[in-house]
Amino acid sequence: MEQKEKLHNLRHSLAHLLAAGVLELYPDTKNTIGPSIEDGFYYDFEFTSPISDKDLPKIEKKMREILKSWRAFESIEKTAKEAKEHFDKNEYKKELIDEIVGKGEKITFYTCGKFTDLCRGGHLENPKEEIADGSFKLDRVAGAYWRGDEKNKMLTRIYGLAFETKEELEKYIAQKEEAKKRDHKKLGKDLDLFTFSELVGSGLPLWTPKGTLVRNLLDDYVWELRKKFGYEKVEIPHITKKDLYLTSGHWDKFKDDLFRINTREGHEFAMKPMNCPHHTQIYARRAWSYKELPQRYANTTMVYRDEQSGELSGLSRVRSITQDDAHVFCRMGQAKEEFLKIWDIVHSFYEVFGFSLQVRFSTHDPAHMEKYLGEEARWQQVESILKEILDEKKVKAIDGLGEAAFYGPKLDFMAVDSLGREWQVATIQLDMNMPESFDLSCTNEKGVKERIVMLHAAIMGSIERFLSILIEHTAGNFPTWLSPTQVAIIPVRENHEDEAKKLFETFKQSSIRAEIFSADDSLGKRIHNAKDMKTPYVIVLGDKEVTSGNLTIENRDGTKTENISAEEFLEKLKKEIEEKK
RNA sequence: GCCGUCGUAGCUUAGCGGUAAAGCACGUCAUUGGUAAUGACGAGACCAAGGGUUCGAUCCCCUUCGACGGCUCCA
Repeated sequence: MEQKEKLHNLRHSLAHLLAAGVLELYPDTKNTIGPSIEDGFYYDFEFTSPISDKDLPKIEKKMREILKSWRAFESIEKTAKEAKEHFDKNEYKKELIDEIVGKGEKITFYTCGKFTDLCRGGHLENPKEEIADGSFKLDRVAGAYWRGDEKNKMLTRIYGLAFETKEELEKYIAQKEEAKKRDHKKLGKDLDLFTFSELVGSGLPLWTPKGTLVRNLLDDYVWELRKKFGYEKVEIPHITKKDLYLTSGHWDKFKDDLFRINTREGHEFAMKPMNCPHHTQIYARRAWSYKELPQRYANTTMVYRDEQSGELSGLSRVRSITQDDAHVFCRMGQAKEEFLKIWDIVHSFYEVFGFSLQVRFSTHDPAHMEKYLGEEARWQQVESILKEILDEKKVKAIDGLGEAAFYGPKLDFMAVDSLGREWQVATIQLDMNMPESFDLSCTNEKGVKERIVMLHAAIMGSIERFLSILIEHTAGNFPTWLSPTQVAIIPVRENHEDEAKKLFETFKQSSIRAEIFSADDSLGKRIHNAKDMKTPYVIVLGDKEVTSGNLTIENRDGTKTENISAEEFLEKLKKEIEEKK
């Protein structure tokens, strides 16, 4: 049996065991569904009285007890009538049975020990023997809607972790703890990058001097890459009359997410949830000759979305989002070339941080054209351009059927971080619809008005989200060029402070961000603090250094550089920053 | 939004019916100084906010706000 299948069967069997345990302890409970998942399994129940995490050990104990009598799963086929009789009081199971009948599939029951469940199969042959001691653990209780739909009843979901061996489970738990240590919400506070205020509101991060510095450095880097390709900066107001979004189609699609503003004169305005409609109006300010295209507008700016409060989380999901947005207005024939330029920018940018990228090709779903603007033929036309690009780059993209934006298909880029997790980051979108809505055009060689297309291109996507990913990817150890403090200078005693100040000035003149840790704390503690802030280089300045004129430097990786002259170190540092290491 | 857990000084936490405690951080002073020193003194919290129960509430109940984990894995 394949390893993967075995693990799935193990987890699925445990889901059954969980249901068996729960039903024995709480006989009035209605069990619903219980699949295996990425790190274990879950089962959704409707309890008659609420349970909490505190009840898990009891359930887990019961599971182990029951397991002793679980030697084999037996399957038996039932008619719909028989099946419904068995689950007479369980409307969830009955709904499932109707569905199975509707699909023309067979109804099967699986029994193990004294527990029988509606199931399509996929279990261990002998649970008692195959489930290793200590290889599973009930993890937590959470709410989940029946079938994931918030219109349905909320059920109680019990999550369990499960692996083939106890060692693997322990390793997984240890990994989760490592991820927790890197949690950007904690590191962001420790490194003094951002904060939240209850008065300002949830999902609205406030940026400290250090955090702002990092944001600006990132944005400058994106700009540096864009500049080469002829982009120009633009700026727009953060609100607009409703009319703009009525024209673009966003009012319909986004109205639940919009922060709306009513003026004293009775007009309705909205905070912008995206920038493209504003940018179209910059393009639309005058008539263009084909000779002047493409027009490339870049604009790093905040957008505002009224996300559901329960969806908010640290910087990953916020209500004020800084997009490093850009829009290219060009002729259809130029789209591919422009697309490739952005492709280059995206790859250069992520390479610097050591992320590897995967691409997802998000297309329209022909079965649901009501979700999109415009004719299907036009969608096929623009999607073929993206396909050509993927072929040319010899990249096999993940299939994103139905994942397109409502105005056009896109390539989404997923960054794989140092813990192997995948995050959606950059996106390039090709849009024939908004130019249509706003009647954007140019005059072509024949003197005829020609419809143009529009490219949407965000490199970081959202600075907030990108930073949350970068913080966890690096565990706060930003590359030197991005570190708020690049060099800590630590004078051993007060009489070394003058030397420290001289050194500080030297750094300052070369635009190196240095910080002096003055002698009010003990030496050891100051070094510790500097390292705690993930400072790339810590220079300890004492008698030894003052006499020799050389420096002793502690590197962030734990190594030490001794007897290096200030000039030499400065050169090394400048080179490192230049190369963005 | 919904379900669950939670909200005590800047941070981490203790206390849990009789108006609050510790460590770190902070301030002053002293003694120190080569990898998280020591001592003394000091300042800092109407225990998230509002309402209720009670002779009395940080502790019990309700509401609001905020944080975290879930809510696309289908019998």
